[in-house]
Amino acid sequence: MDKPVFLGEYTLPKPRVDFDFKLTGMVYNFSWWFNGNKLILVLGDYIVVIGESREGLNARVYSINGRRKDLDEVLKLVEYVLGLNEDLTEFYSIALKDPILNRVPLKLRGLHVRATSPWNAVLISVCQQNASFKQGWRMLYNIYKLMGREVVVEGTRTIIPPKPLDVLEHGVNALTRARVGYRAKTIIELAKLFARKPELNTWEVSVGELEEELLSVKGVGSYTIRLVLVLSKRYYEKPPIDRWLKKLIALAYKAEGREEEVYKSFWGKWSGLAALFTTIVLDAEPLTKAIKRLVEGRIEPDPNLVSPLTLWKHL
DNA sequence: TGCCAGGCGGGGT
DNA sequence: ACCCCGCATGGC
Repeated sequence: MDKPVFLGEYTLPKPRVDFDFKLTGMVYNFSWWFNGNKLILVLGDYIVVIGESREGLNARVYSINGRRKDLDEVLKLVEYVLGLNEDLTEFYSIALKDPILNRVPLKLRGLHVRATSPWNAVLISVCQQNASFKQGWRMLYNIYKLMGREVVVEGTRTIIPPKPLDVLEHGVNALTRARVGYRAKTIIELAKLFARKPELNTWEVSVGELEEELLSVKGVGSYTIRLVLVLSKRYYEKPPIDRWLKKLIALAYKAEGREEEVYKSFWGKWSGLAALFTTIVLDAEPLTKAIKRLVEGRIEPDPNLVSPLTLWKHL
């Protein structure tokens, strides 16, 4: 097991607006990256350990490959990943009028969905295809455990997620062991694409190019692409609407048959983020239960469930 | 036991 | 432009 090299400790700039470190750290996360206090980000060849004190957020930066360079750039990436500059004021003001997300400005204020790399977003999104929330995150858990690299930072065991070449080296058999089922072939093809075009795996890649390249892969469609854009580019104009959300929209907005149109006109440029928050407030429960929750007005997260906000405690 | 999920593609009409 | 089915796997 390699030991990352400590490079330095930095204070992060004050968030512009509402920012809740714990909510931001815990949402859709695993125990090896968030433990309730410390948040670990793996950014290329760097590992950043983020904590909160009275002075604000601090970041301790480690190098995986021993090199020391571009520290300012690493801190810029941290800012982007955490959404420290993301102003959700308008999102909250729409949410207050929304039949599903009206509790968000109060209950989940300051939660920013962490950005992840396009490649990692692809893994997440493909695992969500045609499976329940729990099954999808179990697949992802298996992939990281089987193909990621374990390292120890500050006494905490953490995981460096597999790169495209790691997945190709492990091959389709390891993916089958990760129980991803028929998604294995798609993941292999995506790994080949990202290995061939590493420029796709940056946050500078354009939305249009990412869309076009991903669409060329068999097994990747509109839902997967849109979710990737939300999770990697903070691009919310095109909401990832799956069967689950479609039903909820039809019900909440009386919009059967024109779900996407109605949703977009309500949420505008925040559509994609609203889609993701819907999974958070309803704890990503299977459709029948989610509908019941909505009808009964139970639209706040339940801390007792295995859910987007509590995943890190259970997996 | 079947059936069906935060999809997708192929083949039918 | 639709409609319908199969596809790995796991949960009920």
